[in-house]
Amino acid sequence: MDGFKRRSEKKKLDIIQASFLLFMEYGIQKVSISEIAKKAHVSQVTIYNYFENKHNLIYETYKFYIDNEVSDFIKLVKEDIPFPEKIKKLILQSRQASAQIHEEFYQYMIQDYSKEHNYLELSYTEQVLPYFDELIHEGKKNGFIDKQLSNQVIMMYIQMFAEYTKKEEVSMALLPNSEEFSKVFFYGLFGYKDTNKLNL
Amino acid sequence: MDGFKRRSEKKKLDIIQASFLLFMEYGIQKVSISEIAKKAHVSQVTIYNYFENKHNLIYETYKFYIDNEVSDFIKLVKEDIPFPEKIKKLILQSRQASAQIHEEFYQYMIQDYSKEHNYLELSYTEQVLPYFDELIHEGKKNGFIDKQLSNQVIMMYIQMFAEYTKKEEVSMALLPNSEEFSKVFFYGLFGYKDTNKLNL
Amino acid sequence: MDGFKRRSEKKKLDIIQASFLLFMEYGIQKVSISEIAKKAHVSQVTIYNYFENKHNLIYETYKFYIDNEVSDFIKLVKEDIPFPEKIKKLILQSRQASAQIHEEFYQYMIQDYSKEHNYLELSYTEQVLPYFDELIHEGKKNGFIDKQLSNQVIMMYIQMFAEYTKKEEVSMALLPNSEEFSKVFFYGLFGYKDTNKLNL
Amino acid sequence: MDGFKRRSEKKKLDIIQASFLLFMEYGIQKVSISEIAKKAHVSQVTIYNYFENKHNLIYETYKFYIDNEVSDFIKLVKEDIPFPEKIKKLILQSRQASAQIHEEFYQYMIQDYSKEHNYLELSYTEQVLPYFDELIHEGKKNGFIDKQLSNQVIMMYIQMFAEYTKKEEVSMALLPNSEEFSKVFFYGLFGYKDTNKLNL
DNA sequence: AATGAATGAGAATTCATTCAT
DNA sequence: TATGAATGAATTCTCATTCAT
Repeated sequence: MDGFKRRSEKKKLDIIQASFLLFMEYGIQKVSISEIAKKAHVSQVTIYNYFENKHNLIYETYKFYIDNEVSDFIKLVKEDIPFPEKIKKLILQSRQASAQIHEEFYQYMIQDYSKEHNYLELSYTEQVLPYFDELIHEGKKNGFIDKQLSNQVIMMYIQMFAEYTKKEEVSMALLPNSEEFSKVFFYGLFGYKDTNKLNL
Repeated sequence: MDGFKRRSEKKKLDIIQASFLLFMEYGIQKVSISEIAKKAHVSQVTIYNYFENKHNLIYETYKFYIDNEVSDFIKLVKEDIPFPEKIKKLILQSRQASAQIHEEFYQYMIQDYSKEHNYLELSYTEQVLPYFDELIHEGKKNGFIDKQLSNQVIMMYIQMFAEYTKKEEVSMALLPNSEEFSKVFFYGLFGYKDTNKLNL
Repeated sequence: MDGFKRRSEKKKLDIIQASFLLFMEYGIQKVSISEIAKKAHVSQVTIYNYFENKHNLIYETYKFYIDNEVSDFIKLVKEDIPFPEKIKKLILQSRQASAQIHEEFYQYMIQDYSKEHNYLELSYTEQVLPYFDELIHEGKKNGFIDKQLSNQVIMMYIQMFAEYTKKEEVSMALLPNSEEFSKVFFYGLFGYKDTNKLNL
Repeated sequence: MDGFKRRSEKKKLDIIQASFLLFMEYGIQKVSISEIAKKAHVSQVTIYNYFENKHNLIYETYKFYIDNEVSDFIKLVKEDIPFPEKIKKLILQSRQASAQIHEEFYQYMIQDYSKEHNYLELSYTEQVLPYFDELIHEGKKNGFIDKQLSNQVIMMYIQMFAEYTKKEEVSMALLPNSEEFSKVFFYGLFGYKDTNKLNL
């Protein structure tokens, strides 16, 4: 990659990051190209040169966001900590500011461009799936997950928790109950009627 | 209420319903006042006469939506069916088209007017809380819910399920797994190691 | 027509006339909506309320122009003056400023929206045709036009002259030669080899 | 001319031709520098290096177009075919696609830069004039043109025909009438009352 | 000489809101 | 009360032109 290209790539990333930050703060639809331009210290036209139109910029920002999420997740799965620790991190760690942005991207993509959105979700799923399988395998092997449950359902269950706890409000309300909440994760509402080997 | 007022109230409701339908189809931010006016067969100014500005209209539409949700929930709690049936309905019945609108209202309110939003959520919670307590009480009494769990956590847990299954995509993916998913609801990932008295 | 409508129609006409004048002075593509708005003393949005988009405005202005041309032509045909006088007027009178606008409308319509353009030309032709026939009939009856010539060709021939002499440059160059030019109109390049009964 | 210059001249011509083709297809005002650059396989800046600004490019393209027209005309005059044949060719042969581009250049130049435009017209006229005189002389000598007509008027008359028949629409409508139309060219509307020695 | 990157100025268009009746 | 008409402000996007290498 020559000097031109490298600089160019860097600028593209600058723009994406600026737009991501603004999207997080004000929501996607509220942010104008001119604001992004100002924040990224480029002219509006430069943005158009790189992304052609606003939709493309949003799309690429969404991709950027998802790529980050994915690599975070993979890193977590590979970490050398006990299974319940991993789950706790996955469920409780309201990852930085990412709070509500997920839903908004989701909404935006669904409404305007459902095809691309699906494509993205798909590729994301495919990337993530193997690691999810690995995680579930680990859980089953170590006796934390019922072996009779299908991976499909387990995955949805985990994702549900992860998504839910990312909401700002929720994470607030959870603060004093996080232990209990993790326990519910494993034992459901019915609870564990036996000796608690989990030590959550 | 005299004839004037009644007619007036009817018109207000017409407008709210029109805006709600449009919000559901196109998302809140995409819908303009003029579109709402057209759909409700009134002039734009009439909308301003009733609601003063767009924000108020959205706010009232949100209230309208929440009131419906609440009364649905209360009706469900009062129904004379076994506890697990209630839960199933709550969790699996992807209530009509209401699908993603919830999240969008949520996003919108958080971003623009967090104070009012909180007020609304609060009053909503207060209205719903007693019935939730009743529901939880029923569950605990009949042995479906671990008595040691706090109502707070139980409520969040149930809401999490309810919200999650409302997403269009999710309900698609769930179709063949709904039984298993309900089971997870009660037993969590650890699963039930004993005889299954639930008969889900 | 009530007061509202009348005022509204008047405003629409104001806008069309403003845009027509500007088109004539600067050419169609050079004129922006905001300039038209300024000249018509309305806001840009008012123009959009009436015409929806720039193309529609241009289209209606074109229609307005053509309607004027047509009624001018019809008036001329109905005038009570000798045939050669009518021709002279038709050919030589470089009608006010209308100079080059015709061609520009023509170009614009061809390039962007050939369908509508054709429709307009057609309706125009249909309106004008009967009067053209009348004019030609008059010419043939009085011995100014060769009876063997087809109306089609005669019409094109006359139009060709009319169009050509409308060009600013041409009318300049013609000034000292207009008599001769009218003569050519009747006798072509070959000239009249007999006594000149026309008295042009 | 050394290699450098030759290559450079070639590139300049490439650009002019690209712009000419685009102008013909989309109209002058609709074509952007970047499109021309793409079509000519050069960078935008290269165009600026050669032509300084868009106006100059258009101007040179116009010159290029006119030069072609002129040399076509001169070739025609020099051809060894009977006079009426020459006229037919001049009048009826809707030269390739050049159709409406003439008018557009004309409009453009008039509106924006009437001075240069005049200069161009002038030089063009000067170049063409001698050959026009030759053509007219030939016509008069062979009895096809009335000797009393001024060259000025004859020239305008011929140009009028040539221009008119170049329009796409016109040439369509003319198809079945071309013979008759040529006849009108020579005899005007009054027609030839004697034996027809022209054999058109 | 040639070009990828960048931009200021301005274009069409949309929208929430107000005016006047 | 109800509404047709009108608008200021903002938004997306385009384009001729210049910068920097």
